[in-house]
Amino acid sequence: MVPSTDGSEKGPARRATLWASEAIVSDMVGRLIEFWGFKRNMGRVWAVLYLSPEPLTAQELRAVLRLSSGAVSMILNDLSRWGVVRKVWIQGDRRDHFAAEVQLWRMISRVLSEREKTEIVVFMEACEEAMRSLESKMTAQDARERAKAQLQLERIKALLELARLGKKLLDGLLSTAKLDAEPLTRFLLGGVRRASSL
Amino acid sequence: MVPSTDGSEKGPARRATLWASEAIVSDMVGRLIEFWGFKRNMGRVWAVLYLSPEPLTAQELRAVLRLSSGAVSMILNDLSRWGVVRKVWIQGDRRDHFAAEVQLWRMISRVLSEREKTEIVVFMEACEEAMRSLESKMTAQDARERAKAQLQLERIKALLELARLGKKLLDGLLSTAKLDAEPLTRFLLGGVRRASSL
DNA sequence: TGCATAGTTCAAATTGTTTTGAACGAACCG
DNA sequence: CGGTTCGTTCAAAACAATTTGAACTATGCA
Repeated sequence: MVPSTDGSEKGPARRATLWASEAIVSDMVGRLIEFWGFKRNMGRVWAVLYLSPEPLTAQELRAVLRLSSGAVSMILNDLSRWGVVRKVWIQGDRRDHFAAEVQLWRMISRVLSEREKTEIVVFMEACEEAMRSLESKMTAQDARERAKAQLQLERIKALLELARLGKKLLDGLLSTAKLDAEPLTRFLLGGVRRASSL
Repeated sequence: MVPSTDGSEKGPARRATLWASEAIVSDMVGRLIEFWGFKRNMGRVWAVLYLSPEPLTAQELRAVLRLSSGAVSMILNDLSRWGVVRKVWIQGDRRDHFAAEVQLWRMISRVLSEREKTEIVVFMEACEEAMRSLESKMTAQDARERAKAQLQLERIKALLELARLGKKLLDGLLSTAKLDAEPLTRFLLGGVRRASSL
């Protein structure tokens, strides 16, 4: 065993309890993240890493969050694929260590962009397909049907418009985010103030 | 039975099939809404109502979406409580009829504001509580502990800052939305363009 | 009042999601 | 090599969310 230079143990994980701050934040992030459609434990694992001064091993996470080895492995994989956690190699230790992405805005923008790529685009494509499927109905014999088709066309157009708006907003946030977090803050606060006074 | 003035049936629901456009949109809205953390069928019911020229009865919804009476009742309740569907009284018909809120932005802003009231506020309160719980650790004997507490304090402060930013953005969107949808559109598009060119 | 239909509620069933833990493969070390 | 630990996978189990359908209440109408 390599002697610990910093008081943390290398063997079977010790200190299997969290500070109150860690418990509160990891639970809260867990709930928020679940609300956002991810697994609760993804949020909890990220939060524990985020509040840790050093990268942690799967074992340590397993101990503090009382999860099975399989769960930790899968969750760390998920988090890596979302780019919100990364592996850190620590010399002299065979085990993988994990660190949280601490640049919150980078992290969020990565997730948002991943999602918009799928969700909003799928939404818009579906709208377009639905609109195409209405074309034939526009020449129906029944006037009532034609009117209905017309109404649906307009309403779906409104949905599409909304989706476009959402996409623009997201794209804007993301492109700003790529440059720096601080300008983003000013942009948002400035923009909001302008808007409220409109 | 009151004679139908418009060809729609009053008795046991007829026409238990959806147009392709209705099927596509209701499925798609269902998925999107599920992704957003609601029940899929809330989205499907709303979408069917949104694409319908007239308000529909629970029975009709039940027939086209193949749901049980209980489910329709509960879903319409949910939707009413979220303010995205309203009851419409049609004279001479004992049954409740339901119409979708068609002002998309009003609908979304109502939902967002409902959510932010809970989610973001809870998040911020948890951050504050966690920070308070760290105060005692700041004077620990162990220098290592003090450093860790200091780090956590800063990281939690960053989370709080992010939450504030999100809240400001939401508040701004919502306050703009209350006035009108069109200015909002211009605000967003204008704002985004400014941002990307920064 | 009594019948018929509309609407609600809730326990049980269904469906969907997440976690577990044992089995396996890979890497390191003596 | 063989032993040990690390990490992954996956079928089964546990858990969570949603839906069903039958029982019930309420309302309109004759």
